[in-house]
Amino acid sequence: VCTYTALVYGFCRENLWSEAFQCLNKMKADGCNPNVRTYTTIIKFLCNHGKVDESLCILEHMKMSGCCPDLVTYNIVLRELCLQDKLVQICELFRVMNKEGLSPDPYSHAALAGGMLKRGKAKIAIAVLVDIISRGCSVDTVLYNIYFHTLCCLNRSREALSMVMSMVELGFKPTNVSYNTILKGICTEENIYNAMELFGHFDRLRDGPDLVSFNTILSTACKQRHHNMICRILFQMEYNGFGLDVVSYTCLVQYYCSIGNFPQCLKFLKSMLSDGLSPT
RNA sequence: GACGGAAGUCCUUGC
Repeated sequence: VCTYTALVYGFCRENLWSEAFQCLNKMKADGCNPNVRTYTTIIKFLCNHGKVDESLCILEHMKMSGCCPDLVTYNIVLRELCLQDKLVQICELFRVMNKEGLSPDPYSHAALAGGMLKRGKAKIAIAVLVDIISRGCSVDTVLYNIYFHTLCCLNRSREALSMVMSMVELGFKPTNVSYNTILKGICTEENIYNAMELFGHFDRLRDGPDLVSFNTILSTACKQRHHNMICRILFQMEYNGFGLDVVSYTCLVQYYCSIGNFPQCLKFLKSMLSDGLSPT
């Protein structure tokens, strides 16, 4: 079963749908019944391509075959439904989950709040998150990160920052994502200088900034055309042993192009290619 | 039967 599932995964990854389904049928013919993970693999790829109706069909199909979806399966479908803002089907899914004795976990709640956030419904997202937390549901780091992100979207980055700080005192372990989220918030809501100051504290806060942290301030510096700042950041990156990636190069190329410095623009394009990176 | 393992789920940066 593991082998077949891996095969199904491979077909899905290469967008070879018919092969994936053939594989599914072949398994059954071989007397090797697909299990939850096999079905979930297919459902996930369907969802990732926005084919949520098809994934609901598979969901029905697996139930008919006597294979019960678990929380992981439902969370994947839920996530896509939330991204597409299909309210009626979201409610229906929660109802079914409840009926089958599955209670939402932090992944489910992350799907819900994260989906709304991506749809630009930060106000609703924050209300949902506050409700989840106040109901005493378990909240993991990712869900907190979504909470911080939501606060930042509502121009409440400082609040998010002080919240992280006080939570650290209580033993909460933030991740790079937590800090990078707030760093981005400070960049857009305040200014690059305040962001740089926060950035400077990163070293002591945890293992130090990562490439995303650097890209966050680099993109801000580029957008605001702070030439000195860009140089400082590039120097810092080199000093800390971070190579530029596609995101960094894109920022720089756009910047130099926008100020009409085409030689620099070309220089970065060339070094990007020589780094083995291709423009997306 | 218990525990563990596994092929499936989340969040941040450019366009």
